Amino acid sequence: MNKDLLPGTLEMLVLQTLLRGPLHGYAIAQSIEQVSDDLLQVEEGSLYPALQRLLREGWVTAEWGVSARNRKVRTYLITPEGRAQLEREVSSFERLMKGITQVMKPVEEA
Amino acid sequence: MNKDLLPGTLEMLVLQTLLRGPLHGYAIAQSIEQVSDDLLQVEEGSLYPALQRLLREGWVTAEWGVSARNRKVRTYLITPEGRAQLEREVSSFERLMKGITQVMKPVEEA
DNA sequence: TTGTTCATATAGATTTCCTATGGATAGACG
DNA sequence: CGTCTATCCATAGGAAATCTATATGAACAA
Repeated sequence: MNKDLLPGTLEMLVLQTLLRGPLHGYAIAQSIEQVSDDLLQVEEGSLYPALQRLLREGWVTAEWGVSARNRKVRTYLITPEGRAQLEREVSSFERLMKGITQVMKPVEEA
Repeated sequence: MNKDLLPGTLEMLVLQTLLRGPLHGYAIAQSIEQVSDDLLQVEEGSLYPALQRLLREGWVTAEWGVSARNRKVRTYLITPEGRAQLEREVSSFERLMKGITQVMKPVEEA
């Protein structure tokens, strides 16, 4: 099992995070870590490629700006297509989770 | 999101399945699919490499035998190390799930 | 001026999974 | 008897996602 993330869930987490409002990359990572009480770690080498994928698919848009700390940042915004994709990801994830839960149910001892 | 499995969970599912008793590969796949009500699909191209990994790590042992359908089968048995590994995988998985759940909590509208 | 935090990004390696393929045998069905 | 389907094992090759490591640079604190 992965130490930082459950593989395959990063894009869903990013889209969900952007549902609360536009954020730049670094802030997205921080948000996921904080909201998860540091149960999840988002490595930069995972995040930025994921954002590239989301951009390429049209699920987010981005524009350059300046952060509250006066640094050059690229701010991401979820698109309507991104919202639809998020819904698909969530229902797929829930489906798989349901399956896993059933398999992982405790074994009844004889 | 993956259509068949949540990436990174297959070994945990296999070890858990073997907790109920030794099974051969094909039967492991069938068991996971049936117990999950077909929410999970286990492709042979995923399963057999996973079993090789489990063998290599010493988490299962295997021996050749004959199935109830009179076919030559390789039956897998979870080892004590495998049980310990399963516990680690489960707690890691639960930790990640908890983090995901927190991030995926509905956004409160203003 | 030195170090730390913030911030973006890519290259490369690793891992895992899926698709496709290649066997082989048992048993059903015609 | 021949063919088809289901059972069973396994690997090769490719695709995708993640992590490690690295590079770059600005802002700010000490």
